Amino acid sequence: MTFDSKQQATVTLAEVAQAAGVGESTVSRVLRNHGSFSRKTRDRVMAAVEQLGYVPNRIAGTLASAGSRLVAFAIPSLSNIVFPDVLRGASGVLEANQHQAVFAVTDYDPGREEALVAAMLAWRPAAVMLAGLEHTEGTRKMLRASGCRIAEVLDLDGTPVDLAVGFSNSAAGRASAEFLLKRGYRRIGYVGHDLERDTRAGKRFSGFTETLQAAGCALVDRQINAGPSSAESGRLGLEHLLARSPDLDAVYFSNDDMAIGGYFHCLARGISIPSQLAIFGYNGLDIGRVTPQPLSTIRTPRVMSGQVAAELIVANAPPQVVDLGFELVEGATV
Amino acid sequence: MTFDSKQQATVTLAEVAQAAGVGESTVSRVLRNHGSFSRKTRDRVMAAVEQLGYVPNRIAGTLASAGSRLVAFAIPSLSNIVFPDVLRGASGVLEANQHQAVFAVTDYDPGREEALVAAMLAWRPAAVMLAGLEHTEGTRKMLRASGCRIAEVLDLDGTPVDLAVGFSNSAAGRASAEFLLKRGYRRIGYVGHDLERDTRAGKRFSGFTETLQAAGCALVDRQINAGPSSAESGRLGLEHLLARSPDLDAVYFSNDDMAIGGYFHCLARGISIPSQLAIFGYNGLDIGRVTPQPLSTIRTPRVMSGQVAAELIVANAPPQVVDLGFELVEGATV
DNA sequence: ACACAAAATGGTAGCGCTGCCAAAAAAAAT
DNA sequence: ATTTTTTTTGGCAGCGCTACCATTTTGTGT
Repeated sequence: MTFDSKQQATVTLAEVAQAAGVGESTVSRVLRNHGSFSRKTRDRVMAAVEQLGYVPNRIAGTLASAGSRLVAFAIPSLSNIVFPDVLRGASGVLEANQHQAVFAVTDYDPGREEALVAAMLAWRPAAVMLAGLEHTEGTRKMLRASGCRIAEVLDLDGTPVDLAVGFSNSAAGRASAEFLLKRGYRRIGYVGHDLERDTRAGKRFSGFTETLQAAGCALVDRQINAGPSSAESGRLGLEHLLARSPDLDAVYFSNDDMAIGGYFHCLARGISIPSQLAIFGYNGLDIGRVTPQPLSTIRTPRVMSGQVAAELIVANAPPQVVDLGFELVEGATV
Repeated sequence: MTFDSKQQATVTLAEVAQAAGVGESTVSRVLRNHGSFSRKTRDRVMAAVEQLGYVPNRIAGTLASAGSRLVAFAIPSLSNIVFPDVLRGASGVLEANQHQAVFAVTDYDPGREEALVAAMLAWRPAAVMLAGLEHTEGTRKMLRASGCRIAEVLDLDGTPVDLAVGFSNSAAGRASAEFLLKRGYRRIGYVGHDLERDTRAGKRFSGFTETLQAAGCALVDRQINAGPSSAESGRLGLEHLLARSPDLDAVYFSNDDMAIGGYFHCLARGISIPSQLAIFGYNGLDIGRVTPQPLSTIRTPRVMSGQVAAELIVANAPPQVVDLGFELVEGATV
């Protein structure tokens, strides 16, 4: 069952020109405030625009001028607040610069990412923003061939195609391990989600375990759940982990969502934090600051990453890597 | 400081046609799998496409065919997971139907919404999706004049322009009040965020208080914080509310983020839930299911709203209102 | 083999706008 | 008043593609 919306007779620039009694190029110049025209002409054009309810057609404009003001985002997920945060940072800058954001969700699937990047490239965007540095060779090839700017955010451990903005996940993992070791924890476990798909979480995990290993204090046990991260997954994960390894003194979670779940598990079971068990997360979500004991975690500049990447894009800055770093939040769960 | 990315010589359909030794229209037909062509021709065209690395230009295609496959989203916020949820529901359907999502963030500002809708309309989208039914008269006028489909989601209390998908916020407010009354609570308070901007929260509040009033049990006190909703705001809000009105027996929060903050406040202060104080939220976020006591709340079909709206759009269904309802989650905080 | 229907293909006029260039008008200089 | 310079302005050729129509090729039935 389809519906025919009355095809609104679209007003074109030519009609505005005729109504205003000027040439098409004059209308174009006035509307873009580009080139020169008299005040009188401008007023006449604007009056005609107003009167006819003219809405410029950016599709046509983009085709004619060969330079689009679209920025494409291929994001892994919309369930994890991390990516909306990046979009938020970017969208403010883009809107302020008359750019338009388009997006698609890859669901952490590199193959899907490739297909979606191909689809988005068909819109001839000015730039493409991606999460992380891990992409299929096909994706990378398309991106390089596209001639548009590429921004990879939230990871710096690897070789960027063009612009990279964010922080090192493996360094975050190392910092987390060092912090726990410094605080004297020795029987450390890990609760995480699907590391195959979330490669950044995988990098943190590697940095974490390698640091423990180097300190002669290897990871005691780990619980890795299938599926995406969530508080529920974290709660169940910790429950399983502790069932197997009840004598752990600290647990590192793949991120704050998982850690909050673990925190709730401890609350429910009367496990006192941090004396009986320490909990450490990653991301620095707001919720972790409101729990009775603030969550110990690493706060990442997600909004800022999106913002800086967007700024580099609109400024057409040269290829570069921008390390925004991260902040270790001591909190009270360690 | 700007950067000249080497202007990749863009491959056009004409070049593909030449390379494949066929006409342009044949290439176009093959690529869109529309009209008829022989298998042999198809293979030749595909080989040329492959070899040249041709990426169709949808800008040109859209201009020529006068029917875009863009769907524009004007969303109030990316901080509140509610809107990413809607985007998530919609984006799956859109991607499956070769549509492309474009978005902009209104920041709950009707004037900003109007400006952003105008900007997005310039891309001649097939549809525009908006949150709620409250828009400026200018926005409504533009939308009607645009000739494209309009979907308003997450609210049904009002008059839609075209499609409306979601649930009634005032009914949700009423249901919350009835639930608390039925459970015997009589000294009820409210903690909320900026109701001027978030009109849907305002509608819930009205439905809630009117129902209390009608039951001869008016709202005892309310704490309304400036700014957006957050767990932090909920925690502080409850603290202030209880400082003024320590004898409340239940508190209704503007949403789950706020309610979780209130929950944490109680945990930290040793206020036992629900015997000393009952807590009721709104949204049915995942986090509320993982707390030691599951949060009593109303679960809303946010992802589904986006999905259904997108399905109606791609199917070009006639104007209609789809009530997806909501579910009252009894939880354990009431 | 022949007539006729069906399938496959190519040519070309726009889609609505911008960029370039030349022409006209206005302003400044002599 | 006339020339030179500067500011305004309009015309028109595309941007890369699709839609439509005309034409050619292939297939079918007798």
